[in-house]
Amino acid sequence: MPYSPRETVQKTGFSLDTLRYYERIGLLDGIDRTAGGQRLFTDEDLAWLDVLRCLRDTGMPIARMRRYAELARDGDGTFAERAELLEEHDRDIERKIAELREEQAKIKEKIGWYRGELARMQQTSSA
Amino acid sequence: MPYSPRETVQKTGFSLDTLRYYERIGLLDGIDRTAGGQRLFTDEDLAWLDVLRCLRDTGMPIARMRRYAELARDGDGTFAERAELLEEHDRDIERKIAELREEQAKIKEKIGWYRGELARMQQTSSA
DNA sequence: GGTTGACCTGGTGCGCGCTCCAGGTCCTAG
DNA sequence: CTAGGACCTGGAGCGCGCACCAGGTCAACC
Repeated sequence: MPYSPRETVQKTGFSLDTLRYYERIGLLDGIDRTAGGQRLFTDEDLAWLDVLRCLRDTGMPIARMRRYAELARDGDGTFAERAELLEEHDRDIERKIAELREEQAKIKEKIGWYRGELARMQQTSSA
Repeated sequence: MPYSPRETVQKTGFSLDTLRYYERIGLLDGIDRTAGGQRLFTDEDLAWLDVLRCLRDTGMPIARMRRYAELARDGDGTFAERAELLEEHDRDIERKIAELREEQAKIKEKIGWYRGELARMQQTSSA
């Protein structure tokens, strides 16, 4: 069940430097060690890393991830706060998607304009 | 028709430093000057800045914006290349939105789990 | 028991996209 | 004609999120 650093890198896609960095800044807590000091990641750690990647890839800043990690460390009494944090983030994602769609529409319009001009030029030159 | 730096900042939302930066790195070309050397932005400049903001806000890196600006400077013969660049960016946006939706689904699921636990705890304590 | 390679810690560096600063110029108002 | 503020240039600094490096330790094999 415990994974070496190398295995964890392969399984999570995070670099070893990133894993160490996350531990340093408090996103990973209580990572086991061998007698010699090497990290041992559990399945639970990997699950947590999946959560972190999900939050990261949807644009949550590290400061908020730290807040979420802190709540998670504080046990089951923080479910409400954790839910609220995620709900706010969910709204952030929704807004971001809406903005992307709006900007994308403008870009599509511009593409259409170029394509129109190109078609017109084609016709003119062949006339 | 020409706008002072201050007016341009207000109209575009870019900071003055950003406008100067964009000019330095080649995203803005041929900005007029007063006799004394102060910038004068035209309506055309503002329209171009709107395009830049649209590309920036949808995550296009500056290097590609520079490429697009370069094509725009090279005149009407680059319509096809410009269209292709925007089409590729459009696909990037599409992929980004799809990824956000996927991750968002996971987050919603997690929120649901927290809300479920909270409801369960509520019931247990009142029983 | 010696070599090799994965891993450790602490610290510095980097790429991006601005942002700020120093030191000087221009322009409007009184 | 002087004061104040907006603006100029060139260059340094910054915040984020890692990436890299030096110098040392650990683990497994020959």
